[in-house]
Amino acid sequence: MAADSYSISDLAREFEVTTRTLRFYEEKGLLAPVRSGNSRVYSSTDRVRLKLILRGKRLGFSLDESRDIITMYEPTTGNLRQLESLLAKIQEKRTVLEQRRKEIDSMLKDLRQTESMCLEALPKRSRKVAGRAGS
Amino acid sequence: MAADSYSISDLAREFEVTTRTLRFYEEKGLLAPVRSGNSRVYSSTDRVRLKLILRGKRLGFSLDESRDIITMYEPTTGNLRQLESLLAKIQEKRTVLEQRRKEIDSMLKDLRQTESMCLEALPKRSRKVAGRAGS
DNA sequence: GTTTACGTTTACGTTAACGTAAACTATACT
DNA sequence: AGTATAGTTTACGTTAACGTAAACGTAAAC
Repeated sequence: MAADSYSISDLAREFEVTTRTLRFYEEKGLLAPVRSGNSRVYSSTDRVRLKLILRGKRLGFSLDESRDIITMYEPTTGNLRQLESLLAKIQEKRTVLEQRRKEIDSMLKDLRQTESMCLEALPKRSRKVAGRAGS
Repeated sequence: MAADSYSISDLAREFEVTTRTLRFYEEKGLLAPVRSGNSRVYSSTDRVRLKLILRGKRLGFSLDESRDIITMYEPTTGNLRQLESLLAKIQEKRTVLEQRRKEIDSMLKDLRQTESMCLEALPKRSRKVAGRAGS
């Protein structure tokens, strides 16, 4: 097992957020670090949760949505009805994510199109300078 | 050519936003409908722009970012230096988008994993009810 | 001719997601 | 002892992206 214990500024540094942000996430019920005296002590589980929160943010999910998604990943002690409801939620999120993936793809397509228009407009001589960095 | 002309409430209805939103986007320089007397008249170009704005939103881009992206798509009258700067911006956005696509994929992977854990936990009898809607 | 539907501007209100500052505590060097 | 470093709580401030309400114009419908 790894170090498994981080201070608030450890995580803040690593993920480039402020300590205020971490306390805010806790306030919102997204993180729940243990206390050592007065200070917060984050476990590696907390670290993972933070990672998921930030990933969610980048993908345009609200903190509330991220919390929902994260609780999906957690050990479900639930009964059958809860399991089925969880499965339904998963399907729902999956649909959303797959839709967004498509939108990203068409956005990329648009960008590539504009890009090639640009390249056509460029005098041949300049191409090796300005041209494709892609793959 | 299509109808090519929409009222503010036409677009509001079609895209399920309020008229306030459309006026707000205009205020922010994202849309620029023509006026007929006092009223706004949106062209099909405006409609496309709106579509792009909303897509950007779903993908977690701010309105400012969306405006930047949209102007990338537009006919570049620019000179060589402008073209090269545009190409650079495109590359940048492409990188971001490709990164997000990866993140979506790993999110989907996580969801699938949780899903199969759920399915394992379900008594066999229930599976045909709760099971896969996928594909 | 007035009600209904649709449009306008102006302006203050609201929510999410933090930023920022003040005032305080607890170790940890020097 | 003094001061730097890292932590805490409390609370008001800020920005983006609209919501909401007031007060008004205009044109068709009854």
